[in-house]
Formats: sequence, C-alpha cells, structure tokens
Amino acid sequence: MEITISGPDNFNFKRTALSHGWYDLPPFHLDNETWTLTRVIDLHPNRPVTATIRGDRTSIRVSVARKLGKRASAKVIRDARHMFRLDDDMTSFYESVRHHPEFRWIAESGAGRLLRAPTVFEDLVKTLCTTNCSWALTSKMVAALVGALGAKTEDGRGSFPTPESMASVDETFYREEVRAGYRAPYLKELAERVASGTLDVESWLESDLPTPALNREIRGVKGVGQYSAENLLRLVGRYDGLALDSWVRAEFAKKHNGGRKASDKKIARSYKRFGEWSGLAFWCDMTRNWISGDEDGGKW
DNA sequence: GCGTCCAGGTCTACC
DNA sequence: GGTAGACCTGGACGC
Repeated sequence: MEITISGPDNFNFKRTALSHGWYDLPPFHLDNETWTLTRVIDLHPNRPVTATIRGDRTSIRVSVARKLGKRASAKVIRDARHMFRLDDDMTSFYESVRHHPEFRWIAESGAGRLLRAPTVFEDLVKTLCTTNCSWALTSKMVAALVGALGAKTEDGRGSFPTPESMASVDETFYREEVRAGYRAPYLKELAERVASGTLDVESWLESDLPTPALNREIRGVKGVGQYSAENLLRLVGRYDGLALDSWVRAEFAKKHNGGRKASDKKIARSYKRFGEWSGLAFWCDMTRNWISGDEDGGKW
C-alpha cells in the first residue's frame, strides 16, 4: 500500500534525505540512484514494516509491503512526518538567510530540514556512536545493534532496538558484539535509564526549558559532551549550537580559511549573525555541495 | 607485516 | 575553570 503525505512550502525531499549522515545508518538506507529512502518502521507490538519513501518538492510517498490497519497507518504517517520534519516551521530561518546572498540558496532550495529518527532515543544512541571514531566504525556499531537487537520485518531487516531490548543485554555485548569499546557502559546505562522511566528523552522534543538548561540536562547522559548535546539539540529543533566536530572543522578550514585550521571562536563569529539559527546556517553551508543545484531543482 | 596516527569526543584527575 | 592523559576500535599510511 502507498500513502502520500503533502509537504510544506519549500519542502525538498532530496535535501532532507541527504541532510546529514543518518541516511547511511540502519535502519535507514538511501539509494541515491533512484532517490529512495528505505526505513524500517516499528509497529510494536506488531511486526515492524519496511517502508520505501520517495518524494519531491511537494510531497513524500511511503510504500509498505503489507496492508496496514488504521492504527499502524497512523504510526507510519506520524513517523514519516517526524523524520522529514514536515511540521517544522522554517519561515523565520528562511527569512534570516535571505538577507545574505551567499546563504540565499538555502531558502530557494528548501534545505535545512535535518532527517531524524522517529525517536529521540535512537538519535541519542546514534550520536553516542559517532563520537571519537571513524564513520565506518559508527556504521558498524549501529548495524550490530540493529542486527542483533532489532525486531525483524518480513523481508529480514531489523528495526532500531527499543530501550528495553538494549537494557536487557549486558555490557559485554556492547564491547564484544557492537565493538563499542569504552562507549559500552554509556550505551548500557542510557538504555537502562530510559527503559526504567527515570530518564524521559522523548520529552526533550517539547521541553519548555531554555536551550542552555536543556543542553545541561542532555549532558547529564554519560558520554554526551558538547558536540553530542548540540547535535541532539539540532535534531529536537534547537539550532543555536554549532556541534563542532573534526569533520566540520576541517570542512570550514577548506571552504572559508584557505585550508588552514580556524579557531572555534572564528567559526562561531562567522555565523553569529543568524542568531538562534546559527547552527543550522553553519551546517547547511558545510553540506551545500552534497547535492548539486541541478538535482535540487533550485535556482541557485 | 608492523607501528603509528587519528577519526563526525568525553571523562576524570589534577592544578 | 582549564588542561593533560586515558579511553576502544579499525582503516589509512609510511616504512
């Protein structure tokens, strides 16, 4: 069955699917020849389903292999809207970038909606797996989690593990199977806190806390430092942090500093003019070339 | 084949 | 509050 969901003005399926590395981590998979994003959607307590998602500048089309009931369909629609940020209001961000000629392409191409997982828990676990290692290792860790602990679809894919399933295995599993190294106790502790209800990470989506206070709360999770907290804040819709890591620092050096390393203060100064949107303007600037203007259907 | 470096960092002890 | 050193893994690189 296929479900079509209308996108907001200025929506761009390709820019969202390829907005950052998540498209490459299971249970996401992007075929960028056909521009099809595959995603396993959890329908707990029922079996998860593989969704293939295509889209354009106006909508996304979600296909699933089996016929779904009302409740399951609603869950698929909710997750798709959430992952593609279809309900995010980008008006003020686009107004802000339009004042700067070299950033105008962002509004014209509909960039800035960052792909995210259906749950904050998944985004947080994945963020922990990106720290202090190569992307290849991140990919390996996430694939091991999904392969070993995810519920299986009819076609043999795995969903992202629930906090309960991650809490049910011991630290040795994270060291020896996931190859998470020193991150093993962090993953175990996070899963236990979420599964037991002592930490509600999903509440961060709607939190009334000012961003600095929410940042402090997120950093209360073992293994989450400045980069990880700011990365997660972007995924819950707060964009004032730059989430500086070695990749973006190198990218900024290449693009704007003649290949020389720039101080973090200098990077921050370059995007300060965007205020609460500075982290998003920065990220879009760093990833502009991930998609060409032609493919975007953009005018820039 | 082996050693070293470092990648989409964070924690802790110490000053 | 600032900083050095330790922490896991695995691919890239030089020799």
